[in-house]
Parts: sequence; C-alpha cells; structure tokens
Amino acid sequence: METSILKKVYIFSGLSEEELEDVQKITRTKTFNKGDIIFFDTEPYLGFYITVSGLVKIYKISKDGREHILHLINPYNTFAEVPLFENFGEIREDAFRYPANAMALEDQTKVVLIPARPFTELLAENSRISLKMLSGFAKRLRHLNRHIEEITLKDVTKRVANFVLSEYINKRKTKLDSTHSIRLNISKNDLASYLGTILETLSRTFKKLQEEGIILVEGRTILIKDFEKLKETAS
Amino acid sequence: METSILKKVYIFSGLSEEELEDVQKITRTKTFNKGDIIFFDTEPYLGFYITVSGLVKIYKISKDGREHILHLINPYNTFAEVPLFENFGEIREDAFRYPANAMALEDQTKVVLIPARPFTELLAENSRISLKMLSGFAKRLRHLNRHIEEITLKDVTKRVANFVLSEYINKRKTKLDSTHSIRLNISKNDLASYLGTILETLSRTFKKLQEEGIILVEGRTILIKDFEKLKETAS
DNA sequence: TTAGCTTTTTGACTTAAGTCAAAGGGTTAG
DNA sequence: CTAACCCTTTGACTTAAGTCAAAAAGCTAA
Repeated sequence: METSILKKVYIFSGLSEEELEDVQKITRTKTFNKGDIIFFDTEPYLGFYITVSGLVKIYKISKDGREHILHLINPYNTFAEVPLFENFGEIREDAFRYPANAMALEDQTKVVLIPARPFTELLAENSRISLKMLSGFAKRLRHLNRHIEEITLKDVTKRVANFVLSEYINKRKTKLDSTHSIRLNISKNDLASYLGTILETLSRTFKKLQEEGIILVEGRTILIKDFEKLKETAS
Repeated sequence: METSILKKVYIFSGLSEEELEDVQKITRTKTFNKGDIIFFDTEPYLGFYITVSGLVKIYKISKDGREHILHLINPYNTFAEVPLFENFGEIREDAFRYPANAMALEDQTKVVLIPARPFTELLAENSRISLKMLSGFAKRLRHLNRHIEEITLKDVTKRVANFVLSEYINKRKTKLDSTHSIRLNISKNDLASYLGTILETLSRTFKKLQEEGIILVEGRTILIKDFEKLKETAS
C-alpha cells in the first residue's frame, strides 16, 4: 500500500510525506470478496479501517436475523474508529469490541487496517489528526441523527423519496453527468435494509412512486421524472 | 458560575485552575423552566452547552408534530458540540445550525453556554481537550448506534424491557440504593418518545409486563419483580 | 377541599408495513 | 444453450403499533 492512498483519506490529508510513511508502516492491507465478513460486532477490537476500493456495509443483526445497515463506506473513507477512544473512563463491556458488523459488498473490496496501539501513539503526538478526527466524528453524528430522524418520523415513501433525492443532489455535486438519474451501487435488498424496511415494501414503494409519475426504475438505474414532486414527497 | 462546576464536566476535567478560569470567563449561564426551548434546530449556532442542574431533552419533530427524543442530558453533561467541527471542508447548509431542538424538562434547569469562537481557539492550544472530546463523541456514537439498533430491530416490548433493565443496572452502579426499582425522571409521554413509540402503546406495554409478573408500575416508580424474566424479555 | 389543570389509562378501530409464498427476470458458468 | 442461481416483483394475508375519543387518576394552588 502506498502513501498516495493515505493522502486521499481525510484524517491523514494534512500530514507530511514523512508522517504518512510512519502511518503506512503500521498498516495491513486485506482483500475481500462480496459477502465476506470483515469483522463481527462480537470480535475483539484490532484497529480501524480504510476502504480503498469496493464497498463496505456496517450493519447490525437482530436475534431473529433481520438486518439494519447503519453506514455504507466508500473508498477513502474510514470505519470502526469509535473503540479507539473508549479506553478512557470506566471500562464498558462493549468497549474493545467492534460497534457493529462489517461486510464487503463487492468483489475485490480492498481495506487497510490501522492497528489501534501504534495509531493512538501517533495521535498523542499529532494533534492535527485529532481535530480531523473530531470533524469526522461530527459528520457521522450528524448522519446518525438524520438517520434516526428519518426512521422514526417518516414513513417508507418519504424515506425512499428522500434517499433518491439526496443521492441525486450528491451526484450532481461530485460527478459531471447531466442525466436526471441515479445509479444504485447496492442491491435493493441492501437498500431496503439501509432505509429501515424490507425488500418487498421497497419494491411496492418504487412501484407507487412510478405510478405517480415521479420516478422510473430500470434495474439499478432510477430516472427522476418530476423533481418538484419528488422534493414534495420527500419532505 | 464557578470553576468547580466546570471541573465536573468530563471534557474540562484535566484542566488546571488557570485554564478553567479562562473557560469560565467566556461562559454565559441561563436558567429555563419546564417546557422552555433552549434552541431550535433552525437557529444559527452560538456554541455548545453544559447542563448544570435540571434536565434537557434533545429532540426532533416531524412536520405533522410527532416528536422523537435523541438524548436526555443530565447535569455536568454537554450537548450541541457537533457544529463546532463542521466548519472544516465543504460548507453544508445545515452546518452552523443546531442538529436538533433542545428543551428544559424541569423547572430551574440551569445551562451554561460556551460560545463557539473563543472555545475553538482554546481547543487549538489544548490538545488534551480534543482527546477528551473525541472520547465524548465516541460515547455518543455508540449511544446512537445502540439507539438505532433498538428502534429498527426490536419491538416495543423489548425496548421497554431493555430500558428498565439498563436504568436499573445503571442505578446500581452509581447510587447506593438496594431496592429493586427505578424511578423515572421524565414523563411517560417523553419516555414513549425516547423509545420511539407513543404514550398509549407504552401504557399498554407496561400493563402487559405487569400482567406477566415482570414489573410493577406505580406512578413514576417501576419495581422489578422478576429480574431474569426481564432480562429475557429485553434480549 | 375543590376546581382546574396535566398526565395516564383504557377501549374501539384503522392502517402501514411486515410475512409468507409463488412466480418472473436477469445473469453466469459449465 | 440451458440449467442454476440470485435478485426482484406481485399477491394474499397478518399483525404490531398508531389514531381517536373518553374516562380516570394525580397534582397543584387558591
């Protein structure tokens, strides 16, 4: 693994070449195929990860097997940093375990492990990383806040509409592609689990939104036919 | 407001008397009565808060008026720190707004405002605060994770049972009180909103758990009659 | 003590979303 | 080319939890 990868990771983005090499030395790269488990929430904590390529889902499972996806981790984003900071204060039984499960969603999903111990030492020396990390945590807290708001205060139709809308707005910001459509990079089953519902209900909801002339679903491509109506449905 | 209060706040707990006085100088104390709004999620961000006495709820409201409580903030705990760290990177429209609403739940709820600008300067100088803050964020991320898990993967009965159980375990850890009971410091309406349900459903659930001989509810006191069965119901 | 609140309980009913089962499409590998 | 597989859709049915309305129980303050 090269330091050029680390540079693209937000928390490491301010480091010197030398510092990057220090980090690079302690990492371990692993490759997973679709459906492979990266870790379970029952495992002892080793360190946090960077997704380098592919896609990772962070999720919880209920006793009876239902699943809920908390985060989807795209390339150059990190996951499982929380336990790094839980050694302070009283020792909770769930400290030093991963907070959730992680699974690769695509073949050739490459992740980099940053082992906890050497990293925390680096952190103590380099306060710029702490600030970056705080910013990263803040973003994630916002995300979870919004997630809870969605799931507890909105029905499935609103959630689906809002998902399509957010993805579309996000795409417009980053990609130079002027089609009024989005492309899902996950299965509808996973999307349902991310939106706090099940495949069948998602399917019926897509159908309803189509019948109302708001969107058009073709496989993993969703065409937005009535942006205003979509916004209205989402809010 | 005295520095003795700040000392009891986790993120300030490692500071010298001198540093505490620096913080103390920039604070502003406010007192609220039950039902008073501390801030709305639509307001521009001023800074974060410490609850000094009383109780604060952090919550979201849907368009049609339904409410969901995200956090309950007890004395010496902080809230609304997230926007402090959102100035970095792209400016989101919701940056510099509060992430949720805050309301006092008791009369004479005293809160201390730490204005953002002077505090971030302090933060840049004092990296120990950053680490404490990271630890605080980590705890909150865990909490939200668990919260989402509860709401999406468990039914109301399990959630209620688990709430009683957690409160009880928590009480045993902190207070020297050997009764097998807990005392709610919030109304059942607020508890329902915290557990992602409504008052009527909570009431019926309590009734059911009583009929099963697991608990006994008397006003705001809940007596645990069958601990094992409670654990079983909660899991 | 009682009037006037707020909070909680209970009953009857509705409904959104989940479950179960079967069939349809699409993709891939031999 | 086709069998085997996975992913998705559709239909029929169930159910947990929400809504609405009214009564009951608790508090508080004059």
